[in-house]
Amino acid sequence: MARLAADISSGRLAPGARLPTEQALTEALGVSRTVVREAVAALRADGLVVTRRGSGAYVAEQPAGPFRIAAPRTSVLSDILDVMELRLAVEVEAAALAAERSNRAEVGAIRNAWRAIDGALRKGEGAVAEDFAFHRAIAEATGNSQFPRFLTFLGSHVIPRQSVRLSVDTSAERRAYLERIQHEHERIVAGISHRDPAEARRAMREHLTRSLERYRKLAEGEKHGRG
Amino acid sequence: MARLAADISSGRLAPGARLPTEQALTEALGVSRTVVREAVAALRADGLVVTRRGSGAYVAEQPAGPFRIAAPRTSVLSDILDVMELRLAVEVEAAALAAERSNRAEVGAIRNAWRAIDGALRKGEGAVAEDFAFHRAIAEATGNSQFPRFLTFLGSHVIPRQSVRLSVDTSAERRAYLERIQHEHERIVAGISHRDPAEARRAMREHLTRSLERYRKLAEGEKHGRG
DNA sequence: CTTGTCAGGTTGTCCGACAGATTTAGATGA
DNA sequence: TCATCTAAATCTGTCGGACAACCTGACAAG
Repeated sequence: MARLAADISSGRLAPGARLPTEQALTEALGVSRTVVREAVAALRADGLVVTRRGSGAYVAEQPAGPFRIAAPRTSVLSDILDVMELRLAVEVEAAALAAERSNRAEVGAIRNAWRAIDGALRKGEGAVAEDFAFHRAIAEATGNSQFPRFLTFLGSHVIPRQSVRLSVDTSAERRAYLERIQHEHERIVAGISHRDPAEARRAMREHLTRSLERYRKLAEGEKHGRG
Repeated sequence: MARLAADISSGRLAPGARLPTEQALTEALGVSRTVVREAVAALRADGLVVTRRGSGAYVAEQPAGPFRIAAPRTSVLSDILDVMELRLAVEVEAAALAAERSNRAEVGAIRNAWRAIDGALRKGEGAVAEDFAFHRAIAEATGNSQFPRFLTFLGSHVIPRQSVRLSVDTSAERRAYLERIQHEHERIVAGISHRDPAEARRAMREHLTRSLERYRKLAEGEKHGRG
């Protein structure tokens, strides 16, 4: 399967070209047809090949595999930072687009998400899920479905590690930190509801930049402290 | 396969939970084991489940599927615009990061890519590949590998349709358009090599915004003209 | 309580077979 | 000579059975 994928993405197998038949692959690779079928099934799932019953398997016209992010095992802190930078790029623009295009209902959804964070903080909870829902509401308000989709994708790779950061703080520090975050959120909401893209952009950028810097310091400490 | 994927992403099957055995699924769904195996293989390829030989199949701890973009059949013009907006968000930030962090070699690579476009234009070619290589060189110069990876992914979904835009112009218009593009590129290069993130950001934003606006007008014309 | 053994269950792979669909070559006719 | 139909040959999709490798839990022995 890896071999076929390499042949395709490298261009050795041109788009539209016909793959060897399953029987030919069986003989060439010395494995059973079951294994060959499973391999081309994986390629088809990634959109790299299309199969036509009775005819054969062909390289897709636009061989565009999905976008993946390295598995957790290779996700050292520096990789997380890279993903967070990508997230910053997307969210900063999303805030500006939301300020330009959001309708009343979408602004209301953002406000509700903000209040949900407030409620969680009052109960002394971490509000990780609420925080993500807030950012997601902004992405929804862009009117561009790719933004919330991509943000959800990135979130599933970054969110699980946010708890690490929180655990190092004491309870008092943690509370102060969360309240400052909420204040940053407030400024973003103001920028969007005032239809001020530049302000929304600035506020979101500062918010995420601070988050990124905190994480970067943590990464430095980790590097010097343990490894 | 769709049913299992829905059960997982909706949370009905909690992370770490064990899937029904292949035999159980064959009986429940009324299909052979071959089909069941192909379905769970697709899920495993997407990272939603992990299988352990002799034990069973389990929902992944962090069920994070890959990021896909709708297949070409649903890619009407408005979808392309959505993807282009996402690309704008990423590239604008990439230009700024490149201005901050790029080393001499990376700036040289960007310059070479720019000259390659120039050469293609002089030969009267379209320079689509060279244009993409230029943007990719900037993404590389961020030092964040996620940027070029994501840009390549987006490019494979957007690039194939750029030729549509060019084909509507006459030869003279086309030449003037390409030279204006190249002038915009020049400004981006200047911003990056002068280590001016704000200017690089502005230049890239204007460059891509214009491209987006052109495409948007085309979409409007398409909508009113044909359908 | 720990360790070794064993039986049952589960996934990974192999094999053979057939149905559905496509392609190709040959036959047929004008 | 060319077009058209037909039948055979391929090829993928699915089915069923089988065995190996492996894991799990129970049970007996120490």
